Amino acid sequence: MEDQELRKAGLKVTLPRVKILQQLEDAAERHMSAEDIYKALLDAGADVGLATVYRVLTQFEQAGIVIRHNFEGGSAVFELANEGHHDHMVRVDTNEVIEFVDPEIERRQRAIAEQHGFELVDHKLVLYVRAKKS
Amino acid sequence: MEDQELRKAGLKVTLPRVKILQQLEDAAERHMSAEDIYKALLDAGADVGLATVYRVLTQFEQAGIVIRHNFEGGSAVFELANEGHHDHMVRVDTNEVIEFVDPEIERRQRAIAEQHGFELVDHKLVLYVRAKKS
DNA sequence: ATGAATGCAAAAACTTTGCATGACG
DNA sequence: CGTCATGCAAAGTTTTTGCATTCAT
Repeated sequence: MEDQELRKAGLKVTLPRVKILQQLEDAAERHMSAEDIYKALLDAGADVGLATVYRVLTQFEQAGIVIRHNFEGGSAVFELANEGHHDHMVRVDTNEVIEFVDPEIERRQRAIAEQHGFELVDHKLVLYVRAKKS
Repeated sequence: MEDQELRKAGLKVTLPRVKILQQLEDAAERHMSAEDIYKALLDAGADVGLATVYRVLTQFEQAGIVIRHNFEGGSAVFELANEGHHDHMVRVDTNEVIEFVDPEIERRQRAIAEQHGFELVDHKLVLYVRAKKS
């Protein structure tokens, strides 16, 4: 199953790669740092090096399998690219990532690009939020 | 002149702080990394430590004098906040950066954060565009 | 078999921090 | 003068790389 995705990307089907892919698919949290994935795999009894996790994630990114986000707060996080487009809300107090889509914003973005005589190719929107003060 | 801005922020008017502020004001490129600023000051004959540049930039950020961006590519970059909030449009064909503000998007962002029970602390929006195909 | 992938440790890149010295108000 | 700020060096973080070994095809 995941094997196809790897082969299609010209990557050998190795245990670390399959495990990392599965981890990203199965994890409760869609957005994981390299360290998160590494620890999860260790907990699951897999013998994978952190360096390999970084290497594999970089390869996955280049192959379009994952998307890397440079949110605030130290480390980059990765998510599978297989879902449709969405934007992100990041809780600055917990680093929790929440996904959302707002048609109105999407529409305005296209309109703005249009107004400037451009075609919208892509965009990145991140809202940094925190629990409301009571 | 810059002294006022520093005093207003409750920061002592020291040589390093003034020089860093001037550097950000005078530089051709509005977006500079700590290292960029450090090297520029060295070239200008100023005797400032890199650690001080980092410390001062962090203080400036907290005081709202500069904005820190965690773009791709290693180091964070800083820009003066004196121009008021704006988002960025980047031409993927020329790398030209265009600034814009859309009140409707700003409003939707606050509404979305609100709907999720959060307070909007900050946001980053980048539109990647290119000239329309003829 | 052979070339790619891995794990480990070391290094690199970026940023923060401890501490003695020096500068600001 | 009493702090607060600075510079340097050392330590922290996150990510990358060198190299011998192991694995996939």
